[in-house]
Amino acid sequence: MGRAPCCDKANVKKGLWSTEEDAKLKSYIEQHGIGGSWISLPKKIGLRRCGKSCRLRWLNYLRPNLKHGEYSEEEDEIICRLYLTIGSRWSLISTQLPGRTDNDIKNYWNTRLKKKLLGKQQKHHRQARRATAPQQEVKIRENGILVQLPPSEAHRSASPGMADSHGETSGSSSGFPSELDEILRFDSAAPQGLDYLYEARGMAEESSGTSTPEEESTNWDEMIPFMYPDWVHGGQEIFTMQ
DNA sequence: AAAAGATGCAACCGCAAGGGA
DNA sequence: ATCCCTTGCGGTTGCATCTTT
Repeated sequence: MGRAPCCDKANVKKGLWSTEEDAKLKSYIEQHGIGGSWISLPKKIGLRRCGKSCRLRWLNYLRPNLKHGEYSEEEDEIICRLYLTIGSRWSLISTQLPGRTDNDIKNYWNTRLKKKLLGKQQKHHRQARRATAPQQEVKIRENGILVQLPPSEAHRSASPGMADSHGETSGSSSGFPSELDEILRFDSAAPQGLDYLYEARGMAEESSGTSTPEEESTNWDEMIPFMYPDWVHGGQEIFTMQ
């Protein structure tokens, strides 16, 4: 049998939304709220759209107070830090970026931020090679996660506290959802700023011997111990998800 | 100017979780 | 406990636009 479709595929329009459809959906929700269910909503307002599609359109585009412009450095940093901590849990990450949607952040990460990071890292990498970075002792655990021991103190002593690479201070974790509060608590000990991420990646490549800048298949999960050595103690992560 | 390739974003798809019957 | 329905999520795709040749 299989799963029943959520809507009548044959009579449902797909693709980009017209301004008329947007207007219908927006005005209805502004007047009545979502009301019953998303699935019944398109019928109520005479839209030939799937309920899921309406929901997505509202959440990602029509909802008030959404930002559509460029991302700030601070937003970049938040995304990077959370991605390296909790992975691709975009909805959770989006709770820390008011006005940004999970879809928006996901797209931004996949299409731009990743490249931006790698680009800066490559620049740093070239500088690092000239400066001969100190050797890091690296062990590999059975599960394949790279663990750096002992944690280097150099970065923290050079950039204590929450000051980021622009000399600003990142916001406190107060008011965050409890799960993120737990995560961001480690920020007080973690090296700050995107510069550290670029530097850490460079160091990791140095120690692993993979130095071809063109190799872009980055396993970000494996990078976490390099990015934030303090999150690993004696071969055990002090923070784990799930 | 036109074709080809690259990029960015909106939207779709399928699955899992949550909740009510 | 189980089923069914709805919602929410993350991965992926499609397509419009931009850039390069």
